[in-house]
Amino acid sequence: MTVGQPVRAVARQLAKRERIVAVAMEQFAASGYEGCTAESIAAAAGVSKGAVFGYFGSKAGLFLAAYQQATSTFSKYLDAPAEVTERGFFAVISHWLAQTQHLIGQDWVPYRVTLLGNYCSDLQLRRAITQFLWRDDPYGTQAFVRFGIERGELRTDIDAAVIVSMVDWLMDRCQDAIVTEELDPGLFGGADQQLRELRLGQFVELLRSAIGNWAIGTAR
Amino acid sequence: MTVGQPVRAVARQLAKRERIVAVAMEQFAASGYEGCTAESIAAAAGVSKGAVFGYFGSKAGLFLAAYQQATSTFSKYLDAPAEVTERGFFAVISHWLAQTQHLIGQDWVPYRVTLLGNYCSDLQLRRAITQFLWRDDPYGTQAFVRFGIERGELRTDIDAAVIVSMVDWLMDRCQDAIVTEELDPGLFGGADQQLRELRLGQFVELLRSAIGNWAIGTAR
DNA sequence: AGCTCATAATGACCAATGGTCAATTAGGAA
DNA sequence: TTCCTAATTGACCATTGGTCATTATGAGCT
Repeated sequence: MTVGQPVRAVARQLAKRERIVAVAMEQFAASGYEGCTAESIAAAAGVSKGAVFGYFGSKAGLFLAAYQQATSTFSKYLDAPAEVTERGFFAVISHWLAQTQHLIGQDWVPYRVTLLGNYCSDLQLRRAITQFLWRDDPYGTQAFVRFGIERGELRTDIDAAVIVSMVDWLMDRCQDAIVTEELDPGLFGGADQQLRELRLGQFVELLRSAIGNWAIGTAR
Repeated sequence: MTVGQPVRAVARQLAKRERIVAVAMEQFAASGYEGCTAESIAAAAGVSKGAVFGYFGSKAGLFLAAYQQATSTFSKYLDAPAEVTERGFFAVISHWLAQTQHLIGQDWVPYRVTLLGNYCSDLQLRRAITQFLWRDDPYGTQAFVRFGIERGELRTDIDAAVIVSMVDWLMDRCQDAIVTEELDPGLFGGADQQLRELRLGQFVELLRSAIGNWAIGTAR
């Protein structure tokens, strides 16, 4: 192997691993979990099939790595710009839903991969993904809900855990519906930009009604 | 084949088809979609593998049939007892969530199968399931929401379609969480019956806050 | 440079499984 | 009993996740 600079072998391995993950994200996004093979991913990444299994142990392990990589490209809730966060909890929600719409246009690969992960039926893989989400909290939902509670924007007569789940569930499904209409055909109005924005606004309104602290100016 | 009565061949075929579907539900529920094979289902149903593909075309087709059969064992929202429906929309919601807890103890097979269907990653299959749910509306969600609107229990400042999706999404996820803690570990408190009922009550409360018509005695 | 050797990488091979189809069987009609 | 259509079978095929003996690589040493 010809190396100009004395690059460390470890670094090269890391790079190779990353290349495989990147290719895997592409192919999973394009063809679905069952739709693409370990061999084609290996070939596209310029390595052998054995290497893929050497790095990731199994196809599910490879997908999990791709899923984690995909989530890491998204921001945490509280990474929104300061002028948004200072406007409060629901402003942050609106911000990220709008961002989702924009970012999907730029690169839908990570969205598609997380979508696949959220809807996978392999119980082993499903458990691994759930544990990862619960443990790593890649979107920072728990801190975000604490933020909302501290600002007095969220109700406190309901367990924070339930609110976290509520936010997770609904943001999940809402983003899914934006990403693909296969899951909830027509809800967000397809190509109709007007209707789409109206529905997104209604969604935030629903969420506010559900978990907002009604005593604080969430006029109805 | 020894037949005492002159049973019609068509009836026998129907019975065989049903037997295959029943066995498929069992095995899918027990082992997941990938976890069981067309051949083992055929063997358990006492037919050849060829017959299974003859009847259902593909493994996905077989699963779809099992999924539809599973949904048909559940009641529609408005099939709740009269004394429940007359107490209104949210009483019906509470009723079915409580029922879910009871019914799962009796026979968790159909719950597990619908769970698998709701979380399948095969895009082809996913589309078929979504179309089926949208077209057949096996739980009667659309009629149920109309019912709630007619009774004045639901807000009318938001599109009915959004409310239908909201109910579908949340009931889905809530039932999933009841059926398996793998998906949302601990949310419903595992073995702790107290906590479980508390959380279910909070869930209904959240849903009421979100889509209820606040003008009508949904005290907060 | 050349040698050594631990480690990474390879790809032929295996087993499992979804799907096919020519051959066989079943059973109703005449 | 015979014939014929349609259901049924199971051997067979192609694909693919996964394994592992073999080979290639390159860092360190002389």
